[in-house]
Amino acid sequence: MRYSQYFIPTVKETPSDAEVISHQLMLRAGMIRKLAAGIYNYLPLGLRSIRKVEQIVREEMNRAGAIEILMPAVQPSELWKESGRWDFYGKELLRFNDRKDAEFCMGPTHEEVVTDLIRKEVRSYRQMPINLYQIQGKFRDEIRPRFGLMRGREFIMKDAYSFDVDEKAADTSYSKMYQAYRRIFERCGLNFRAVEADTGTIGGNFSHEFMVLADSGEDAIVSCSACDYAANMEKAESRRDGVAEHADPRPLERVSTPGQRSIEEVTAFLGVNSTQVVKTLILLADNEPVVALLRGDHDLNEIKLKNHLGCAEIEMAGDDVVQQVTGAPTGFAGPVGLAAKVKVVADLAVQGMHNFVTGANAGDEHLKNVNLERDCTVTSFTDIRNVVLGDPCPRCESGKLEIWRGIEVGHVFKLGTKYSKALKATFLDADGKEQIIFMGCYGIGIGRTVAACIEQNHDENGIIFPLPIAPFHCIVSALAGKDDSVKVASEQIYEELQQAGVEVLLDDRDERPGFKFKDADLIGIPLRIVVGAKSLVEGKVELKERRSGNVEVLPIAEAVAKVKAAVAEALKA
RNA sequence: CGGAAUGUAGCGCAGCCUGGUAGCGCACCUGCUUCGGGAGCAGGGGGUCGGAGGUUCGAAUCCUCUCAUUCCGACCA
Repeated sequence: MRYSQYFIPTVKETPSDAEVISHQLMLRAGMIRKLAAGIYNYLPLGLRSIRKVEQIVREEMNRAGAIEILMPAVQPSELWKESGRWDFYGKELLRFNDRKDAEFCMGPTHEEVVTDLIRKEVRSYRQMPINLYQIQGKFRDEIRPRFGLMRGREFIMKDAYSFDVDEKAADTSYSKMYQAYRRIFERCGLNFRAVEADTGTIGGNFSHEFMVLADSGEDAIVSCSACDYAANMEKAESRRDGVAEHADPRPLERVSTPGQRSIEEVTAFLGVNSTQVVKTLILLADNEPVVALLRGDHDLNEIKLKNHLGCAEIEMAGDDVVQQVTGAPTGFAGPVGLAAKVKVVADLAVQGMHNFVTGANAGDEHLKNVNLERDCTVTSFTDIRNVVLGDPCPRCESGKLEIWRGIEVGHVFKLGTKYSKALKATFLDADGKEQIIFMGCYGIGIGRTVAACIEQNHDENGIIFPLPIAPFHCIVSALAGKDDSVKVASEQIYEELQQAGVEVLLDDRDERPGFKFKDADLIGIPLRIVVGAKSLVEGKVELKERRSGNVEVLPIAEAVAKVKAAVAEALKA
């Protein structure tokens, strides 16, 4: 491709509304342009990278036995009503009516459509296992789109759906996808972790998220320093420390703590450590008040509490409910002598505590030397906190938990029979008995993968694409010269590389050298050949590697050979 | 949806407080010079100041409404 004939609108200045580096660089490099909130045009360079990721995904999905199809973006409401999600999905589902006033939505995901397809076509156990996938634009009317392609409303996604005769077979399908995903992200050159994830409203027993490690990531993930345990924050557990040491309960003491509400204020005021305080949170679980007890330095994990209580919604209670439950203003709640009869769920870390501090359920007062078994009633002890840095690993003896930020680029999920049951997708087994199909679903955010890659691969000059997903493998920067020699040589190099299957961008623009170098760095092409008048006199050109910055001045043939070899090496899958 | 902010040339911004009919940098066009890390000089084109209404002799500027965008928060197969 000739730069002068192409469309790469780079910009020098950083757009003011781009927060994260990948968004800034994708705009500056002319890969994307915003059309509306969370909706983007993909320009040639951006599209090329996206296509590269798509191709890797295709190859690995096919290798794993999945079959590509394409489903419509527009879906009728009937299917969603049948699965129960028409009412459940909320505002994120973009709905509209056609001219006959029939209800439709833009598909945010395709469980309904694919299950409908399968239930109409699959009758026998002999037709399974089958795994169908597509790469397609999706629409979710996100409350707050941000970070460019990282969290858009319209986005490109690979979604796959597996159909199996029973749970065991479904586990096999799941594991194939898990392995395929590992290969995909490895081939994309990403530093990632596969982490155990909460299964959410779907249920089922396991789920993994594929997280690209990046400080700007929206999710917290946890991994063990010693073994391969990794989970997202919602799911991560810590090994329970040995049963707490015995301590003699001291007499309960009421102290005045005027205006001291937060853990920081109380610990500072009373001169105690936050590990000696029990935090008492009042929540509404499906509008039913619940009390949660946590050690002062721990944070509540709402997902865990939600799963423990088996409720659909959980939220922090307002001041009026707190007053009602504790008989005191917010900031002085405690488990001793609650005004209302409510469930009290205590975190496991609280179980071993003695002589701790809590609110006194009275304004401006706290209690010292509280002991659970003596002073209050706890409904249940369970893990309801977020793990913290350095917690012991739940899977191995010596490991400590580490915490990272990550960007979720893929998710593999066991669906079980949720959709097949709702949509009556059944088959006849070998005994002629009707059975419900077991499903799995597997997503990859294509655009997000490109964005995540840029988060992980850039420097102050711009993007540094890993070669497998770079829009071009090599850029040939032809610097203007007195005669045609530079032009002739660069054309020759361009032709030779192209014939060898190398994707080359020939910068034949009438621009100054510095300008071309800046653009080349910004758009992140991994290899660059500079053809300049000076070294060309000796028949030499300059080969520069974007990532390392290493420069070699070589005879033309040698430079071309090196580029071919480097590309072949990098694409070896 | 709650809180906050911003909308002025393609992009980044100033002007608004204290009303008098719009400016800077980059980009763009022309010419000359320059040519290995986003060139210099000279000349030039481009804006119903997000939209609607109001106050006023007069509104980018003050008031009201509205739309859009962004940030913080809650949501998320």
